[in-house]
Amino acid sequence: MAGRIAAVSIVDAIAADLRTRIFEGDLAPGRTLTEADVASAYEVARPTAKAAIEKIVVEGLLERGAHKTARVVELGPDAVRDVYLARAYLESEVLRRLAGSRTVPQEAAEANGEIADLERGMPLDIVEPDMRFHLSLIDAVGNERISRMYRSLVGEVRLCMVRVQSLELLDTSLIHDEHQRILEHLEAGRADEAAALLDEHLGRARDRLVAAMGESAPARD
Amino acid sequence: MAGRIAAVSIVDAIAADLRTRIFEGDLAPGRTLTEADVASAYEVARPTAKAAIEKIVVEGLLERGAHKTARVVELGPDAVRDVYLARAYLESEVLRRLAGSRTVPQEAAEANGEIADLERGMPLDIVEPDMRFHLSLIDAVGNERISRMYRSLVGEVRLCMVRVQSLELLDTSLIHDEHQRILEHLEAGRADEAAALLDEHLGRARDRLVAAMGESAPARD
DNA sequence: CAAGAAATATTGTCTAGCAAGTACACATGT
DNA sequence: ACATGTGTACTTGCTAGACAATATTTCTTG
Repeated sequence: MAGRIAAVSIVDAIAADLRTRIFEGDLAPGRTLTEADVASAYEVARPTAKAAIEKIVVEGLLERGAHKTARVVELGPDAVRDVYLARAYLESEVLRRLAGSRTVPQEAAEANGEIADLERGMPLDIVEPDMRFHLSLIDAVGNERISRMYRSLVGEVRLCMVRVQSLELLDTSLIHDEHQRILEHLEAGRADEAAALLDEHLGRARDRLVAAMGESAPARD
Repeated sequence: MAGRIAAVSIVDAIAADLRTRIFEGDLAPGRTLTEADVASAYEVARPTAKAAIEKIVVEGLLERGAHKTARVVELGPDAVRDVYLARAYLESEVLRRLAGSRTVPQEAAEANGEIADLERGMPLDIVEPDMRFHLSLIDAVGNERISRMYRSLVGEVRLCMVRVQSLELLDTSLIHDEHQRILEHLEAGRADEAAALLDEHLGRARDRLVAAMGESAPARD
């Protein structure tokens, strides 16, 4: 396996940790993060902290305007709809293409295997292999630009996944089964069926998440 | 018209100028740009220059590895194919959606009007309105994430457009006509026809550009 | 209580500099 | 002559401290 080791810069390491803390809810939505906070927390100079914050801003997990303090994003129902719709745009086209060449990415199958092995009761553990399943489908097209486009969405996608699982809106086995059926469609070259199943797969997650959010907090942004 | 003026940071201003110079060929593909070069050229501190360079790197117009000097990208035939394919993925889906709601973005029509008004003989003048035509279609969906995905591609798209026009591979009037017919399909709700025409529109540009590149420089990267 | 003014916090940018990594020419040994 | 090491110059990564410009909060005053 290539790329086992990697020398990461301090900025990247801090950005990675901030990302993780946002996903884990350690940094709650709406929480503000000043450059000085980050700098002192990681014991680095302020410009270094600034660079890490700006990286996360580009990913869409933090937001800030000029001269304003960065803030952890709060995804409202409309934002969730946007994220899932954008995913559906790209992923369904990707599936059509993979089905056309009957490509079943090895890594997607492996990731889904890990989902099957999960114990019940730890719903959050599904997020990582679930994300990897979808990412490996995108990357299997072999188009760097398409992968890059999807990467600009991945942060928010993951946030949505975490919320779906935290609220236990979807059963692990259902996710696994649908992934499996998608892979079977790819192998058989059934482009339309694969795309339709993906739409269903994403649509259900979206609808349940939006519904759950609508109850607790009314739509506004 | 909103947003006429904007207070831009020094970093943004430098990034914008670098971008322009890359599009205009003032900074030729393959040319290296050190942080110190940029800093002294614009008379700013090196960290400021660094930030500007990093912005352009994420846009895909410059590339650099850790501890390596930034370099203006050279788009090979494979990269050009990737760019046009990625565009087609997103834009055709967008057109289907706009046709579904019979939406004809005002700004797209205006941009295409400007193309019609162009004199012959200044082929590069078409790039700006052409880009605006396609961008306004994307933005008309009203999905921030989809717009963001497309933005991550825009730099390279523009580079391709500049090359197509520099080599005079496409006639201005043909571009205008096809844009017009796309808008008519949208107005009439003909989703499949709009998407098919777009594929043709992009496919021809891609094929001619790739062919022209294949002659002068053999495909390798 | 509301509006304005001062104080505070935060970001944008700068200067200066050291440490670490890279590249390229040169020298060395076989 | 060729491969391998070595050294030097160049470039980037990061730090420290500082100041100006902009936001935000607090306080004062009508």
